[in-house]
Amino acid sequence: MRYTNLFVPTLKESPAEAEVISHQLMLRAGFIRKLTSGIYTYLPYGLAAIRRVESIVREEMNRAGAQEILMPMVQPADLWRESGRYLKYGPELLRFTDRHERESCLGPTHEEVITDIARREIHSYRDLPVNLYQIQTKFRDEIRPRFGLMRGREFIMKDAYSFDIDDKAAEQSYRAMHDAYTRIFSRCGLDFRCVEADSGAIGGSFSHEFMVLAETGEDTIAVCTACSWAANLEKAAVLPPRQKNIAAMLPLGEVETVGKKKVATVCEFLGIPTTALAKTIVFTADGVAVALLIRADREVELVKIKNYLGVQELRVAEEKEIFDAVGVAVGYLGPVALPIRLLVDQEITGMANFTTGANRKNYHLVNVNPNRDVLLKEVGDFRRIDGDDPCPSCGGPLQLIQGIEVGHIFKLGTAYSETLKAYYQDQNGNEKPLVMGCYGIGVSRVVAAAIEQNHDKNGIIFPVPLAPYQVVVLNLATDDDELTAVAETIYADLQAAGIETLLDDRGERPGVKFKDADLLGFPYRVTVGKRFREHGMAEVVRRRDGRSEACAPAELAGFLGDRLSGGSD
RNA sequence: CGGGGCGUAGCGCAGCCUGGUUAGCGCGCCUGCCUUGGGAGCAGGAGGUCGGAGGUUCGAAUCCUCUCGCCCCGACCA
Repeated sequence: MRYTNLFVPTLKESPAEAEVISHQLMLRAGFIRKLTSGIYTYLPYGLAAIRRVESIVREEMNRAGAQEILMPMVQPADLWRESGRYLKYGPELLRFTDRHERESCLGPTHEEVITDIARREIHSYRDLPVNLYQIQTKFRDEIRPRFGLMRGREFIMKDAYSFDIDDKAAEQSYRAMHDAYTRIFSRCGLDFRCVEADSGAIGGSFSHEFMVLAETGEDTIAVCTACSWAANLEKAAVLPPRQKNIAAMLPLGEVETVGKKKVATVCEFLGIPTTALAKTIVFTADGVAVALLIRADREVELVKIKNYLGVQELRVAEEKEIFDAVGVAVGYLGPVALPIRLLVDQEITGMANFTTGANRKNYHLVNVNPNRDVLLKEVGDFRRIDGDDPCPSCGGPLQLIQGIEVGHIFKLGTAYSETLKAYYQDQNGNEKPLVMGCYGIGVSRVVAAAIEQNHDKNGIIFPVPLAPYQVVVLNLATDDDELTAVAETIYADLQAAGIETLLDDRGERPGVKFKDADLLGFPYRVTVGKRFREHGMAEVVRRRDGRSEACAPAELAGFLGDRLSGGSD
């Protein structure tokens, strides 16, 4: 491709709306332009990068035995009603009616449609296993789109769905996808981790997320530095307390704590560490008030509580709701004689003589002891794991790092096949539900994540497999016939050698070309300018580290071919 | 939806508080000259319903009301 024919509107300055580096660079490098909030046009260069990711995804999905299909984006509401998700999915699902007043929605995901296909077309164990995937634009009416392609409302996703005869076979399919994903992200040149994850709204029995490590990641993951364990923070299991506080139980007492409502002020007032205080937090779980007792310095993990309770909606209750349910003002809540359901974080079982609210305004209880003063009926793991906690798998030290979720695989089981009645007949003629799995990759997000992970102050540093062009040839003397001929020959040679090359044949000054080359992130840059006339060698510079080498034009194709296939980039 | 902020040329911004001729600056764009190894220089030029509607006023980018859009912080997710 010639630069003069390429539509890449680059920007010197980054638009004010861009917060994170990948968004800034994608705007500056002419990848995308925004149409409206969370919705972007992919310009040629950005699309080319997306296509690179897509082709890696396709190759690996096909290699893993999956077959590509393409499902409709517009879907009938009735199908979503049938699965129960028309109501459950919430406002993220964009609903509308067509000219015949038929209710419809834009597909945020395709479990319903694929299960509909499956129930119509798969009838026998002989048809199984099947794994179907598509690469398609999804629409989710996100509450808050942000960071450009990182969290758009429209985004390109690869989603795959597997169908098996039983759990065991489904786990094999799951494993195959896990391996395919590992290959995909490795081939993209990304630094990533596969972590245990919450299966969330899609439902299902277990799942893993693939996280690209980057400081701007919206998720935090816990990684063991000693073994291979890693998990999303919201999922990471906390080990039960190692040792019990075996101090003799002191008599329960009530102390006046007028106006002391916050953990910090109560502890300061009573002269105790926050680890000796237990806070009582009230939640509204599908409209019902539920309390949690947890050590005061700990963070509550809402997802764990939500999963334990099996509710749809869980949020911290508002002050009025709390007062209505408990009859006590926030700040003096406690577990003793609490009139609502009480969950207890497991850590409490190891504590003795701790302080809590007294369920009476301006009073706290001291020397509260489990079982003597509070019956611990529902004990569980409800707190968020901490960087100081031991690895739940091996006990080793943990590290908390930020990640961008680029892939998520779920073992769905029979949740959808049963509600949508997708059955097959086994060898004995028995009707059984298909056992499903689903597997997503945020294709457009992968490009954003790759840039987050691969850039410097001058611009993008594309990993070779994702680069739209592996090499840019800069002709610095477009008005010089001799040098232009050299650049043209190099360009032709590289193309003939199968290397995707961009020839910068613009009449711009050298500085402009260098800056654009850096910004656009070509892995290798070949420069033909007046220095060429001095020694007859073209300059080859590697973007990642700026390493410069000289090479005779005739040898360039082989020279670059070696480096590009060497995998050192 | 709650909280915070911003809408002035393609992009980045100033002007607004304290209303007053023709609304400015940098970058980009067009023409010419010049220059050609890190976003050059000179000269000339195009480009604006100051987000929109209403109001106050002799007079509104500026003050008031409403409205739309966008960005950032919280609950969702690839």
